Amino acid sequence: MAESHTATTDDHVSPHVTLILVPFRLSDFVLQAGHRANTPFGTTLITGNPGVHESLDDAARRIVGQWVGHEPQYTEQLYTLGTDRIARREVAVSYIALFREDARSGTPDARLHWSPASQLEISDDVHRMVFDYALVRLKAKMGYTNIAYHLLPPLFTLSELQRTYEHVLGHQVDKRNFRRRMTAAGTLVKTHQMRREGSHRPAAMYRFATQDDPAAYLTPSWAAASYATANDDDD
Amino acid sequence: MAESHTATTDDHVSPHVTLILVPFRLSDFVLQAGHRANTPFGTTLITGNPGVHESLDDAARRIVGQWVGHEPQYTEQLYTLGTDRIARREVAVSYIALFREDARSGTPDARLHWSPASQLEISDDVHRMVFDYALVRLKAKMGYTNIAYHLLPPLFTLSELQRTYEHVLGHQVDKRNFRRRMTAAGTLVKTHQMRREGSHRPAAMYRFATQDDPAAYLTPSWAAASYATANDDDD
DNA sequence: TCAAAAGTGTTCCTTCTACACCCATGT
DNA sequence: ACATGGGTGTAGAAGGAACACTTTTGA
Repeated sequence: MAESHTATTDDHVSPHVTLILVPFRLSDFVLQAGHRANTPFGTTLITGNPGVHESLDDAARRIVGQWVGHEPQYTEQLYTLGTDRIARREVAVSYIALFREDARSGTPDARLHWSPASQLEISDDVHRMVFDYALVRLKAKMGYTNIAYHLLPPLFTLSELQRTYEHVLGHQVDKRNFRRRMTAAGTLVKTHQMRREGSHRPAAMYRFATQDDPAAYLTPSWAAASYATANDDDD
Repeated sequence: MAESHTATTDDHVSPHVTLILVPFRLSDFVLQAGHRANTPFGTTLITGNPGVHESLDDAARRIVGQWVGHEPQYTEQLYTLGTDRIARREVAVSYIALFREDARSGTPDARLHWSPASQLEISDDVHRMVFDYALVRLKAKMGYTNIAYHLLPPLFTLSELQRTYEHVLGHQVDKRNFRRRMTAAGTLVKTHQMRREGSHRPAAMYRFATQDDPAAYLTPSWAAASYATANDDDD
């Protein structure tokens, strides 16, 4: 881990390809983003470089995993930029990485900080752009995919799921409509476990039926037809 | 142009960042893809390298523009890959590029060929992957954006628009529903010109009201709310 | 007058939205 | 008994899908 940390910082080296990573997790169903604080450049995102024979996706998982202490539940490439600052045929490939709060920790990097996503202020222009875009994409995907799966623990209540959506989307949703939509989608399975906590009726625990839900992807019905493995991202 | 052609080929140099470009156009309302034929590697896509202080998007437009003979109507970054073949911290950034058939030509590169998109067979694995993904993305975007704008001439009939959709989507759509949907979206403007050709009733010519239609983007209504500049790509 | 494409409405069904009360529990 | 969050149904609106005939022109 120590050896790769030296490869992970971008303070001194000037690599050809940099990865910029935006880790998200829920803490008490509030969305948090992982970042570095108090670097010479202020608050920055996590960066790193792929190894010589490592795919970009693998590198993204490895690097963010080292910082957080365990592998992410889910990663997705966002965008590749070649900015003014990153001239000379150097590019930055950005990734979103989702974590389950509950996951057993390895040894997280002490320099990693978590802040509520809505409050994170990033000084560097490129990093801020990447972060803003990551948040927009996460929100948008909440609407038409099961991406929330990757943020939640294996068992959860519908109220917890709803709170997650509300926090990420930034507004409230109707309880009955939300429950109907979620259960009707067929991707939730009601278990026989109950969560009893507090002086009120216990809640049924649910789990997700699948890891990701191809049917929940976009494509209006009139456009759909010959479909096979249409999606990676989609967006 | 000659000077940049040498920078455009990737046969001899081994750059740090390669762009892979997938040009599309309509020919008689059939979708065609641009490519190189009979290279040492068989049929391949167009590739090139960004200049030292050039953004990736600019480079994509410049390179594909040199091959086709004029600038594309529209480009969009697809995905960045670091494959086995592209090891050693080299990456390939792929772009889709849309052209209007009618556009006045500069001097297209003689090596560029156009083939019906449904029939193009690419030997190289990476190029084939990029092409397949480009086609999937183009189809998906037809469903929920105005991306067809960038393939059509400034004035067109509703039947032509429908033929375009049918060819790209690969299946037929209902004429009345299609027309209602398109006109109801408010993005089409009926002009006073008519196209009279053939022994039948003349067709009204339409144009697009805007270049791209943010309202036509995805995001289910229950998820929407605090929206600003939510889209670049999406999916 | 015929062939060929342009153009046009309605019904049904599904899906979304708005909205308010009872239930099971712990203290 | 009361406070707390869990859980449920319905009516109205909007949007999508299926479906067939009339219109205008050139030959």
